[in-house]
Amino acid sequence: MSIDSIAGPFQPGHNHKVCIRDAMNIAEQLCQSKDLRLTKIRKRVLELVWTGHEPATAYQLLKKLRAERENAEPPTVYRALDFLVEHNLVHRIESLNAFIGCDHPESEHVSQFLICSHCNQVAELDDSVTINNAVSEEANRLGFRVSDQTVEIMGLCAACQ
Amino acid sequence: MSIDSIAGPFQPGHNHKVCIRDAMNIAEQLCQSKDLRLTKIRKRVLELVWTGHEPATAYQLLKKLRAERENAEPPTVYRALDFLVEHNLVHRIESLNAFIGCDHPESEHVSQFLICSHCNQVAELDDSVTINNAVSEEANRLGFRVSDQTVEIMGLCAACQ
DNA sequence: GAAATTGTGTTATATTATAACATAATAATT
DNA sequence: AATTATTATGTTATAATATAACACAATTTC
Ligand SMILES: [Zn+2]
Ligand SMILES: [Zn+2]
Ligand SMILES: [Zn+2]
Ligand SMILES: [Zn+2]
Repeated sequence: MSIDSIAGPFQPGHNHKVCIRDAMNIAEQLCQSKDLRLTKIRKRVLELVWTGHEPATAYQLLKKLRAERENAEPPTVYRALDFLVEHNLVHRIESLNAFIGCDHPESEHVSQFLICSHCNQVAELDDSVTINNAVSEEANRLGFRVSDQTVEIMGLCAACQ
Repeated sequence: MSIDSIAGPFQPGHNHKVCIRDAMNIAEQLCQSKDLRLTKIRKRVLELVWTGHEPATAYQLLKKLRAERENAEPPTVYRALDFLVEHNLVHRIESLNAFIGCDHPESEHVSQFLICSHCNQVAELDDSVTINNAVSEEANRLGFRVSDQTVEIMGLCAACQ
């Protein structure tokens, strides 16, 4: 594994061009294998989301999209995001009303994030079993059946402390 | 402990009048002890939030407030909510853009919720050490310093399964 | 009681998101 | 290949959530 392939914004040696390239390749493969239509708009919105590891709002994406596609309107980007979120290519960050690319959409998982309040970079945890178990344990105590979770941890990344 | 004092919406025997009474008493005491001004508007908004264990949106609260106070406007309710959230009397549920009363504002804590997607009732966990430890563990692995968290678990409560 | 601080009234506007219906593109069926 | 059904996009309008800015009132501090 070369230094270029270290993943995640909080990893030293992180090369973002590799993130983008990998994400787009994975998206293409996933959509092919599941017979999903990664249309031009959807693909472009996914690329725009992957501009960085800072979550992007729908209207930030819309603004960028409009630079290339003058007739883009809110539904254009919201529909693309709906598709991307549905298939785990993108996650919505509830506490920010914003969207972030997922680097492992092919594996079924719940999303959990570390959000740096200084540099605004977001890292997705790898479907932490530790957190999942803790959540299950608490839910079980109350006879609650979990179907989904929002776990968004705010703080400072190592570089920003 | 009488049956009337069993707390939380997912507890059998839950008596909501007791929830409201207790919440308002605790709020009064807390504000007195911390020298905070629980003004008429703030107190009334808190009562409106405590109408039930379903989270209330700002505009739902505004509508109710207007029935009594015809000149209430969005800032009226948002300002009251800002105060209540700042002092933990109310928590914001990010995934719902809505607000819910806290029954233990006097103890410093992070908020964690179980949200029933059928009956819409929300229960706040008691600052689960289990979840907190799991979150800390994951954060530590990446050298991340946690300052706040959003933990919102969606699913079905025991009664709705 | 004057000054400073905090809270509220009021108007306007920013931001986020969806409804509704028309048209276009693609896929499936014949 | 033409027909039909389905899915995606274009377009206009509007709903839902949230804040900015400034005037005025109430309360606290000095
Ligand atoms: Zn990257
Ligand atoms: Zn993911
Ligand atoms: Zn109750
Ligand atoms: Zn609480």
